[in-house]
Order: sequence, then C-alpha cells, then structure tokens
Amino acid sequence: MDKTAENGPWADESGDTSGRKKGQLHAEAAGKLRSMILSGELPPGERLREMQLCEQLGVSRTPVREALRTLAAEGLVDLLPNRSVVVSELHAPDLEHLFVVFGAIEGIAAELACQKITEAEIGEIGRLLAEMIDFHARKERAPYMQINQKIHQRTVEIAANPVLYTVWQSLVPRVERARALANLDTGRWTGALFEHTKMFTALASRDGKLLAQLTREHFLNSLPFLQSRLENDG
Amino acid sequence: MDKTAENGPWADESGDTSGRKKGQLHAEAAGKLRSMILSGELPPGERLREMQLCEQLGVSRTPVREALRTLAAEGLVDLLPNRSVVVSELHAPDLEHLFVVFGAIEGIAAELACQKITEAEIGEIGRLLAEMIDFHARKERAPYMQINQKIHQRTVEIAANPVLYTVWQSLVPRVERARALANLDTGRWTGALFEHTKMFTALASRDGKLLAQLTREHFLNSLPFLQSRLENDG
DNA sequence: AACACCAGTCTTGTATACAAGAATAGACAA
DNA sequence: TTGTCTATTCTTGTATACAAGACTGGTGTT
Repeated sequence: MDKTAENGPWADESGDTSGRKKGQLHAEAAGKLRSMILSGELPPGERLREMQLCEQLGVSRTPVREALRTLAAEGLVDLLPNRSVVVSELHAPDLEHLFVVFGAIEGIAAELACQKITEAEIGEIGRLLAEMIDFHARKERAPYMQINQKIHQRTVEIAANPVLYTVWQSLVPRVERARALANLDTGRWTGALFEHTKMFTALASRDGKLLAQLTREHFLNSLPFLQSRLENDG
Repeated sequence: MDKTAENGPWADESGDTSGRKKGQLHAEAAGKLRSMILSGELPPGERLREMQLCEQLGVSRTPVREALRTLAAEGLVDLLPNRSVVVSELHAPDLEHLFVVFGAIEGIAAELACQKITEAEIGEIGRLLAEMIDFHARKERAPYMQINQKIHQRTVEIAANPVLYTVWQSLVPRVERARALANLDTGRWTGALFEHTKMFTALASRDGKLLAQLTREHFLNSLPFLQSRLENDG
C-alpha cells in the first residue's frame, strides 16, 4: 500500500508541462486545475463546465473528467450527480473543522518526527527557520510562506509514515487555499514566527508531546485571523 | 466545502444496484470493486485489467476508469502510469502506519464527540454496546463486528466535523480490509470488548482526554494480532 | 545454454460519438 | 404581472474507436 505520492497532489507538477513524458494528461489537467483553484482564478462556487475546461486545458473530456474525480477526492470541488461540478465553498465554520483536523494531523506528525529525527535533519530545519526569520525581518511574505510550507512538509516527511503523509497531502490543498484566500494578517505574522521558534526548540530537544501541543495551538491560533478575513471578503 | 458523504465510500452502496437511479455507473462500479477488494475476491497484488473489469461489471471502460481513480484516492489500488492498476499490498509495516494514524483520527473524533454528545446519544451507544456484549457471549463474530463498526461510526458522526468524517471514511476501507484479511484472534476479542466498555464509561462521563487515550490504545493493542495473522498468511 | 533483439499482441491513454437528464427561455393562462 | 408548462438547448454520463506505449514469445547469435 501507499506508493507514497505516486499520483498525489504536490507530487511534482508546477505548471512544467513541457518536460513531462507523454500520457498522463489527466494528472497534468488535475495539476493545472488545482493551481487555478488555489490561486483563486476559479473562485469558490464557480460552476465548471467540462467542455469549457477542455478548451482552456487543450485536452478532451476524458482526462478532464478523471482530473475532476481526483480534485473531488481532495475536497476542492463538489460533484453534483447529473449536474455541474462546482468549486467547493470555503466558509468560516468549515475552516474551523479543517484546522482542527489538520492541526491534529500535524500534531501526530510532530510527535512521530521527534522520535525519528536525526541530528542532520534538526540542522536542516534549523537552517530553514533561520531563513524564515530573515524573510520575516525583510517583510518578504511570499518567500516566507514558501519556507514555512517547506518546514511543515519536512516535518511530516521525517515522521516517515506514508499513510500519515497521504492524509496530510489530501488536506494541504484546502489549507493552502485558505491561506491564499485570506492573506496572513501582519499582527499574526510575528506571532506565528514566534511559535515556530518555540516549536523548533521542542523538536530539537525531541519533546514530542510538547511539540504536538504547540503544533495544534499553532493552527488554532491562526484560525480566527483567517476566519475574519474570509467573512470580510464574503 | 464537504457536502459530506456525497459520493464518498460507504455512502449507501451495498450491492443494491437495483434501486439506484440511472446514471452514476462509475459510483456503482466503485462500490462493487471496493467490496470485491474488501472481501478478498480481488487479492492484494492482483493486476486489474480494465477490459476484464468491464466484462465483470457489465459497463464500459469510462466508468471503470473513473471508479479506479476513486479507489486509488482511497488507497485500495495503486495506479502505475501506462501500466496496469494493481490492488495495493497490505504488509505488516504498512498496517502499523495505518493503525497509528487511524487510532489518532478516532482519538480526535472521540475527544470532539465527548464535547458534543447528548444524553440520548449516550443511551444509543450504550444499547449498541449491550448488543455487542451479547453477540460476544454467543460467539457470533459477524454481527459483533457489525455492531463494533457501527459504534465507531456513530462516534465519528457525533463528533460533527465533516472534514474529520471524510478523512475517517477514506481510511476505513483499509482498516476493514485488514480486519477481513486477518480475522480477529479470540484472545484479543475479549480484550477488545473490555476496552470498549472502558471507552463507553469515559464517553458517558464525557472525559474527552481519557477517551482519546483509550481509543488510541485500543487500535495499538489490536495491531500486533493483525500483524501476526498477516505474516502467517503471507 | 544464455542473452539480446524484434515482431506481434495486449493494455492503457485519449478523443469522439451518442443518449439521457437538467437548465432555460418563451408562450400561454390566470 | 406572475406563474406554469413545454420545447429547445445545454451538459453530463456512457460507449466506442483509435493511437501509443508495454509485454510476450520466438528467433538468432555468441
């Protein structure tokens, strides 16, 4: 089971349709649609007509339909039988549900990671954290977010549980979308960074219980900020 | 987001292809294939030829392919690009990964359920537990397992978190398959029942932390039994 | 006997065609 | 004006056709 990230989201695709081998158009389509949803190009509630997507993506309906099944499994779209597919909504209450679960998942990952992490990996995370602090000082949000994402991903990878990784992957798109829709509040930004330093300390001392606790709180703390932004936008 | 169980596994299908409205052949196909895998009719490692499945299910390749994407998202099959789809293997180490995550998920569910459960629902779970004790006394394994499954499901439902429910649903097929492949050891059976009574006490007194702990242990305890059975079988 | 190579067959990936169920707009009645 | 009914159009669901990449078996060479 779990040939980890075989065809999962975030596997490789980043619009680099050029270098791809022939075939697997449906995976390519899924990647493009996913980033269109995450970027907001396809807003929540948007009705997706298959033929329209075919024209935009330059493929036929077959791979498009298969891609839509994949996105449905990721929770990015809702399949309405015999009706259109729509980009799933993202309401504030849903967000709470999502963050409670996601925080718990990353909490488990954190606990496992503490048991398995090597000195070299602690150093690696430490360097990433240093970079992140740097970007924060320069107020460069985009690269900050990228490093942030990488730290979380590395933690889950270090936990070395393919099932956990798959579940985590399946939730990341929605979390990322929430972050994209509601760009991080500046006040929260500094707080989040501080939490990250505390989390690193726990990780470096391999205190799994503490790190899990901090991780859950980390997500719970950012929740109200995202929720308020979502409510303002509609 | 999350039109909960819209097209997810375990939604409704149980071979009752008769009463179903037209269309949605792919959902029907997914249901049949899922139960074929869970029942062991399609054993781990089995190579699935699309045409062959078409004949068995009496539909064309299009719905079959879409069903296979769904099953891939559930982790029941692996998609090998340009090669066949195979029923995913279930090795002892994978099982540990699965149970750690699943136990944690049900642990979260248990904690949430304790916050939200009503007196009526406590009564309902209590009655289910009594039935289960009955079936254990009579050594009727199949109905016991059914009630067991139902208790777990009701707990997750009571937690009232659609994201959690979806994640839980996505893991259940694999857990069920593990149970099916390695029928429960008799010694473990009594132990599991005892754990269930303890868990009910915690639930009835709404002790979320305790119940979460007991739930995680419940899965961890049954793990070695399942693993040993799997190793014997190959 | 072992290995490499090649042709034929099989299987998947994609496109297209057709059928059936929804959405929509317009006409007609209240 | 508003509501409803119907006919047309649109969209999805499914089947089939075609192309391209894998597998298999046999043949020839070393």
